[in-house]
Amino acid sequence: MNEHGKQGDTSPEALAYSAKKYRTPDGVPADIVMFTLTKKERKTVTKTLPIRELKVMLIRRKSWPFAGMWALPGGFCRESESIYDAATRELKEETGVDGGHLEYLGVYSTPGRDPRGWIISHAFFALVEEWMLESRQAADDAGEVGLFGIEEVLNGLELAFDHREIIRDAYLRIQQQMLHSTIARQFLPEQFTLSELYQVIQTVVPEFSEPNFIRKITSTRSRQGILEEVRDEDGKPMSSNQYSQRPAQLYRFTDYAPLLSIYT
Amino acid sequence: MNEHGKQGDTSPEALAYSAKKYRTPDGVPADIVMFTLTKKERKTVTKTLPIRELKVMLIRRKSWPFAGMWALPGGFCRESESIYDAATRELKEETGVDGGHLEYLGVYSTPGRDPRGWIISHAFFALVEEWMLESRQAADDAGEVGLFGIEEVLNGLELAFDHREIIRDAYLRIQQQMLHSTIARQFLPEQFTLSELYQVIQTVVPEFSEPNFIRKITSTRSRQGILEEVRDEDGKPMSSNQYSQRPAQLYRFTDYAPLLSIYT
DNA sequence: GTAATAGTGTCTATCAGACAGTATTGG
DNA sequence: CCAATACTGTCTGATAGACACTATTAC
Repeated sequence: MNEHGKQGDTSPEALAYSAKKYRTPDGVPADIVMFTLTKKERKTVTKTLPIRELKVMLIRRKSWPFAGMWALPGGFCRESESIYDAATRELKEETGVDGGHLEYLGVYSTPGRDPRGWIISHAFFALVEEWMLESRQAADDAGEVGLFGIEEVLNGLELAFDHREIIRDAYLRIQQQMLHSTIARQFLPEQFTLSELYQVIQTVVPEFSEPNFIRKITSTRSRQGILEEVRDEDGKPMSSNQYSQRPAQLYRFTDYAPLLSIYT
Repeated sequence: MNEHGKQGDTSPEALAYSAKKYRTPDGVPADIVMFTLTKKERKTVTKTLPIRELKVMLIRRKSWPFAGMWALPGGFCRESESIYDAATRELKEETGVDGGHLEYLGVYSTPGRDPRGWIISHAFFALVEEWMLESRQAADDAGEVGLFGIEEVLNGLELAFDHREIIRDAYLRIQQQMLHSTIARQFLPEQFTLSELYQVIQTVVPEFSEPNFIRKITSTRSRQGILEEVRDEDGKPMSSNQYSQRPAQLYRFTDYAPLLSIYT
């Protein structure tokens, strides 16, 4: 690839063309809002659901600008990769794991958002499991990587660049996705009880309240498709009493994605 | 602003920093998929709804690369503006009008997508009224600006760059938005009949079929909020017989936006 | 009157939502 | 037996969906 990146096009027009006539951006990073749902056992007499909390992983910046402040993990995109590739690579570098849900959020390009120059940032959000972040935390110096509750990040913590705005947008998006799609599966084992599912939804979307959740999810025909009961090889329903005295039916997500409409 | 765009930061770190250590993109344009809904009167004995069709505005490229081929209107982003600003400016330049719905679609950054070099394109889609495009069509040479039916664009027309992919994504997004939000209002006058609304939805989302549309939209409590009957100053319901023999009740959108969920 | 579009009546099966009641287990 | 969680029964009013029927107007 030549200096102007014209990739071997040797037509007269290509050779005459210069992309350098105009000021060009100084860099195009991908930043990732990594969400995880922590689980903490409660110390009670009887079995009970763990306390879940939505957390965001941040790293402490080592260098100028905003040295010492908390920021989203991210890195610059290279010419040989797409922005999505860069985000995938970054996610792998931070967690040591490929996979998990990675989704594009948007572009942040307000002039002056980065003192290093004209830096156009592309935000993603990822849903990862808690253990995926532990190796990263062990590898780094203590205090360089942190998991913070979403409320703390949005209300208290001082963040580098416009990362508070990015995290706010990511939070709104994950809440919307939690209700519009089946990303709840990213925060659950393959088989789960309806109480667990309900708790996961409520942890991400605190406003979500559905008395009779079990009744609706199992009775309404239009919603029956997204979940199915887990059965053993004899066709007997399988249940778990991991979190309750009485065993609860196990469910799993199907591949069905319902169409939502405000008109029907 | 200095050569490195560091905006007056004179700290030692800022002065030592150089953004030019790495290869940087050659340009960051905003491209806009401009949708419009054309209306064509049908020549029938009695009054009837016009034929509506979803169209996309394209311009013929004048210069290398892809000279002579159809492409999305767009332009390069400047350092002094955000990507959204650039799209707003471009929309204004193309239609002569501010306003209309303009929404971010996504980023297109596959290596090699643009023979001019490392060009990262940001796609938007806009919903404009047909008359907004007429001034642009008149100003240009004939044949330089065209309105094409969405099916023709996606299946037949040869397009510059990866613009077919962008338009396909924009089509999927506008279909989703049509069902999830009230963007149908962008394609309708302030007051409209339910038949018109139904026709607009069906034009954008051909799969949408709802026998009993009128019954549901007016009877279901959960959907009553998004529309309201238009009444005159005496409180009498207003109707229109523009498109039918028997007058039909007029409605308008409210500001209410229902929350959709696959779980409730 | 006829044709064309806009609604309404009516019926049945299903669903929403509330709340009381029963089931299963560990301690 | 008690406490805790997981359901199920039951009731009322609302909704979905189908289809026949009436209403209003131009010609």
